[in-house]
Amino acid sequence: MGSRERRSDAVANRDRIVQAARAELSGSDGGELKLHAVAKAAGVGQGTLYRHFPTREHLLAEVYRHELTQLVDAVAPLLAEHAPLDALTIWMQRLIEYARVKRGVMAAIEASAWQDLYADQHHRLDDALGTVLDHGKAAGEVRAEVDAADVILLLGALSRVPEAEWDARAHRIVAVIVDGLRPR
Amino acid sequence: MGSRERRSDAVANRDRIVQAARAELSGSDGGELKLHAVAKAAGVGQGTLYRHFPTREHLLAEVYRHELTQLVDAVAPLLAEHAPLDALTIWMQRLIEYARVKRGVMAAIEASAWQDLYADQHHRLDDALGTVLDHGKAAGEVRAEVDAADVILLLGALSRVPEAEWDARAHRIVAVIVDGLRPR
DNA sequence: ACCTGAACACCGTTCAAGT
DNA sequence: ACCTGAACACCGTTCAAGT
Repeated sequence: MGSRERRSDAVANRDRIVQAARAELSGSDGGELKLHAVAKAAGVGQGTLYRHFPTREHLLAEVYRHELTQLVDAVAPLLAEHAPLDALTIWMQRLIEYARVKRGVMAAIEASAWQDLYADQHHRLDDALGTVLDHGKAAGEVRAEVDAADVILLLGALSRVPEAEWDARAHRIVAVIVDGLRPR
Repeated sequence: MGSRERRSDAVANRDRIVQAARAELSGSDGGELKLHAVAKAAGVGQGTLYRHFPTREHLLAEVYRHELTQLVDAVAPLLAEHAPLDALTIWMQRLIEYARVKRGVMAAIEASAWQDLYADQHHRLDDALGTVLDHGKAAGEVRAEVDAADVILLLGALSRVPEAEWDARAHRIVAVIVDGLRPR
């Protein structure tokens, strides 16, 4: 609740951990995230890392919070200007662009789907996707049974697309998902 | 090549390792597979396990080889009696049945897709799925661009469906995939 | 209230010694 | 030719001691 007074060193440490993790993920190796290494790079003890981020997923989610927020916030404007399924298509293409550069964003999406991350903004991605789907259902463009979790699970396929095949495969996969959402 | 003379103790050990792994996977815990535990249960040294199965995936693939073979062999008869997309639907429903009981089969499928397992029967799953898709393309029921790897990646969503939601979610996901494969 | 870092636990992998 | 199992490496997690 009123987590008012956080000591400034704690805030600073948290920040440096996130920065270090971001740097580690952008590393040439291809997105490995070793927690020991992150703590060392951030200049904090492992206990401190663990205090701020109880699991690797919490850390990942924080690292990509900005990106996720942008994605989530993009939903409303898209829905205002496009038919639901078009909005979804455009949104997913934006997602692919993000994920091409920052592959970890997919891991963050998968993590955010199944855990109570984002204590402040509960399940915002879920809500955003749910909204698109609801609009689609109302317009008869989306089958009634599916929910946001279904879509997120299917999008998980993207996180297993090898880097080298990304351009060829990612768009095909999204196209299959979007078209599959239509009612028969 | 001519891997003719394999010592009988080696064969027996390999067999006991697979049996132990199978038992471990059927355990109540929910499909954990600790290699140390498998070696111990099989009564062999860890080195022996590693000699027979260089990676966890190789072991998984062997454990579910039977199931995978059955799935693969089911493709031809289905194609003979059904329209391609119907055949695919039925086949995937069979897959869901398998996976409900033996959840690890999905892991084996994912593993077999991206590695050179099954030294004897290279990529049989890939071929089988490819055949269905080719029939579908010829009949104009499947979009031309997709390949078996796309479908396998999408099916990967199933391995992340929580046990409790399996019945509700698995069929929806398969339906979305199959319908998404149709040309627009 | 928060931090540190040694220590623990776990698990995949290797390898010298055995048969 | 194959096996054993101690040993190593790696990494997530904990906790007593410190500020």
